[in-house]
Amino acid sequence: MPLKLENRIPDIVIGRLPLYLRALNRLKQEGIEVTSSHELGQRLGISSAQIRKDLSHFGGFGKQGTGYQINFLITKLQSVLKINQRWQVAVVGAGNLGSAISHYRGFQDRGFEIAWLFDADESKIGQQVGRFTVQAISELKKVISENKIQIAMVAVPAEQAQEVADILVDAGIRAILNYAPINLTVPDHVMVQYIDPVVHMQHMTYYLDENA
Amino acid sequence: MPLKLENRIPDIVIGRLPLYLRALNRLKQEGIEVTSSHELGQRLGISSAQIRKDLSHFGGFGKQGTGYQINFLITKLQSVLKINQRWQVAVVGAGNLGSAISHYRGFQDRGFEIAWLFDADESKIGQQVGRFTVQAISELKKVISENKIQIAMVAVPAEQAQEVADILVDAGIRAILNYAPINLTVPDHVMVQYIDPVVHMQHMTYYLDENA
DNA sequence: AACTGTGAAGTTTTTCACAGCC
DNA sequence: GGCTGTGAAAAACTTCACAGTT
Repeated sequence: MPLKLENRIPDIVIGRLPLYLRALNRLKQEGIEVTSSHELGQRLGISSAQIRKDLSHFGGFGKQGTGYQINFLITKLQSVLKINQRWQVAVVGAGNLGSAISHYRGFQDRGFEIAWLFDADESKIGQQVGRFTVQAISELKKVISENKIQIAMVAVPAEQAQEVADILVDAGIRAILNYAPINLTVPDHVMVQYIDPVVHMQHMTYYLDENA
Repeated sequence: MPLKLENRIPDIVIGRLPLYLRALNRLKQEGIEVTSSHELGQRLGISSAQIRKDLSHFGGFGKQGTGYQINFLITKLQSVLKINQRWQVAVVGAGNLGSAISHYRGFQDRGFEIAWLFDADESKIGQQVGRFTVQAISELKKVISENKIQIAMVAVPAEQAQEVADILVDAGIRAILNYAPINLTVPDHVMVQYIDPVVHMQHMTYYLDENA
């Protein structure tokens, strides 16, 4: 997924930046204006050295003796992650999950706007789901290319997910957040990230005691 | 989260097992009975060497010259991950997200049963959400300890998430899947895994072109 | 006095490559 | 011939520790 062509900064570092950003926004909400790698690390369960090293990839955001100006660091990280703009996102799948995604308020202020909701199911097309009118998947390619959409979420059953991904790729999508519990096959120029709660649950059960 | 006291097998390995399992079940569904580290790796975008090394931690599951018997490997991995039993799970938060979780069918056949749905909101208590009657959070401790529940999902707004986590910890929960976009502070003996779609999205935008 | 940024050291993770078995 | 399991090598990642700045 790193799309690595002369990839200077490790992908694992990039993956942590959104976590830093989330914690920083939290600190800001609490009225705190300056923080340190140590404080941030405590909150995140990450060593302070790692935070300093990660941030150092992008230039000196901190001040020796003082720490990091929270507002400044937030702005810088947003810029690095290119979320100093609002990305429009298409959602495919208007079932329970797609509906929950459409209703979720948490995308707005973190760089994303859910802008379209598609479904393959005839009976759902034209229906209102939250603030969206469900559109036919046959419209997808046109909508996505006309609006230069680069990001989509897949919220259809596993059986249809690959087919939907193929359509998205064909339409020119560059990044997919896949909620279906299945690995997608896509060309190299397309990124996929996965959300599968069961994977996290199964990871944790390894460490639990089987109950009597 | 590894809970590391004489932790022989790396947590990163454990984290991949659910992915292997998911892919194996897929292969099985396709009617395939035997696979190889190479085939599995192709599907997952992981090297065959890594898969062999990961699996070797648990004993010789494969046959030289042949590969891995899918049914056998599935059984073994289920056993390693302790999902050869059904874990009962409590969900806290009966909003859009909690409702979507409650309706999701995908937990059943992968080791988990959503068994209770709680909410703090007076007006929601007693309401029917899917097959659940929403219960008051004041009942939580009793229900969880009486039923020896070890796993919970947090699906409340960020502002309430830490408070809910504290209640869960107090009730004896050992593993939390947190959907709220906030880092939880819990004692060492409690694991937390996070689901925050925005984190994945922000990870991907780093690699996208800002659009004109 | 407090904290950053960073080379160097240390640790973990991945890949290589091949002996051994089917 | 095909494939696993595994030491050894390589690469990646994290932590240490401290010089340098405020």
